[in-house]
Amino acid sequence: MKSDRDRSVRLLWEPPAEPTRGPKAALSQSRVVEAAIKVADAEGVEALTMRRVAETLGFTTMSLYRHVPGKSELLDLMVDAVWGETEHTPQGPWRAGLDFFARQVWAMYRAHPWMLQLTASRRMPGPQAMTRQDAAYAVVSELGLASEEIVAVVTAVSHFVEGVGRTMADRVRAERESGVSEEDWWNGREALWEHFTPDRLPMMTHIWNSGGFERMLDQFEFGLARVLDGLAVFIETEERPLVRPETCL
Amino acid sequence: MKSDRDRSVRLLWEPPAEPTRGPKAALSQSRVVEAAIKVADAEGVEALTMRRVAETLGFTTMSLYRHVPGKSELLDLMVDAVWGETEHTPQGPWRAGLDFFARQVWAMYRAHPWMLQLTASRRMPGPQAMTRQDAAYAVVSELGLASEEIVAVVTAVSHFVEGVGRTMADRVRAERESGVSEEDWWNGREALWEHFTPDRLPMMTHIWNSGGFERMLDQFEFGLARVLDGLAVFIETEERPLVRPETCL
DNA sequence: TACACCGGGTGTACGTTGTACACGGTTCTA
DNA sequence: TAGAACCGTGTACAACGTACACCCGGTGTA
Repeated sequence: MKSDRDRSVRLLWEPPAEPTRGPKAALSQSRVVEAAIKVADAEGVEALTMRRVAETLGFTTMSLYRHVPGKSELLDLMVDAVWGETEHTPQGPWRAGLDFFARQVWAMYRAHPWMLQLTASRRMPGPQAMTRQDAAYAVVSELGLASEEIVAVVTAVSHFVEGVGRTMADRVRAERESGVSEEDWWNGREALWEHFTPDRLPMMTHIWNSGGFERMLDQFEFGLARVLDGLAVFIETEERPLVRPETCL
Repeated sequence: MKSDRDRSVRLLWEPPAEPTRGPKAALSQSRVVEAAIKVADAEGVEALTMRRVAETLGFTTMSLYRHVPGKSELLDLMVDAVWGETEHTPQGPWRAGLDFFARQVWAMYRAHPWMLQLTASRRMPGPQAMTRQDAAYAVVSELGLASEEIVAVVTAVSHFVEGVGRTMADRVRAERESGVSEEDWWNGREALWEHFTPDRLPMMTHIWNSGGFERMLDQFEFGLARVLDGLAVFIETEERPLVRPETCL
């Protein structure tokens, strides 16, 4: 599960040269990665076992290790492969560009919710992920911002999308695990609702009674619009205060 | 690892009655939970083993199961215990209140980065978490918003904080695992930097060369200010469009 | 007081995970 | 043609969560 990091760099950034000797490989790195992504999509990252991947490919478990150094590196490869699946280059003025960027990432998270469970460790950044990041920076590069501001603006959008993505991914995952839809599941928790009394949770019960949880707004659309509005305020301001980290953890 | 959900509800919301018979317990549920939190804080959630928790308490592994139904429920208990650690009640007008709320959650994530790896599944909400959520709703309740808007506003802030939190948690975790500081680690990746060429990643290299990555802004402060600005725009607008989910998920 | 029984702590054992290692067969190079 | 490189396989091991059977201390009831 540990991964030698220099090996990981080579793995991601330098496509392996085909060996000249030995028998022709029936398997390949990309087939392993594809199969792993398919398993994760269909059954979740917790079902992503080396044995399971091998099974779907019709090979033994250990055969995978001829094409991938270990599970950790396989995850790196999966992540970067997914980053490369959609168009990288947002166009247009900054707001449209960031909007496009956010929607691309959002669509990616919807297609592969497990991405949000994996990026959780210091994964080696791959070329696809970096190219997308670069394109996002390019979108706000014409505004005359300082370069640390460019980074901050893009990062703010990313953080928001990551946040909504996580909530969404949790729901998807829970629905698959339990086989029950979000609504049905919560409806089945009478034992829980008994404790939602107006004296303990006044606002919660009020919102519930006035139907605020049933007619929920689209959290992605709502939040993204607010974030972009906030960035617009910042960008249009003449005197921009530079917020430097003091106790940045 | 599976958890019976009704049992979980009782576990979290109904403090267990002390048994009248049998020997006095040398261990207790709260001691187990405390010990588990300490382990997770110090060694990360991946080191959080039933065996490890038992070891720090000086008991056998199986003794834990007398006080906690299983690991999954132990995680539920840990999460809610942490939510209860800090003050719940933000005060003041909406902006100050949401600011306070965000900072509280942020501080919590800094103290317990593993929280962001756990909330990832449909965890049973506990009383502490719900109380805090309720207080957050209360803060924006005086603005005359529709109840679904109240939810949306608070959720937008939560999503942002979750996003920054994740990035921060990843760094913390990586630093502990590798024993190397973020900066040193990246500096040691010469094999990686070789691939950051101006033709492949123009913006990235430009920002790098102009020092934009060295003088990074405080992502939490910057992002939070933008999000609150964006919410202010929304709140002060007369005609608020209600964004309903169309293809939610 | 006698005794049954409830419940806390222990020890063993099983299935599942990632993967190290040795092996046998295949294909190209010297 | 000998040998090296490489592919796929089979076995084996340590670490994980936890089911199960066990012992024994304390309390309520007879």
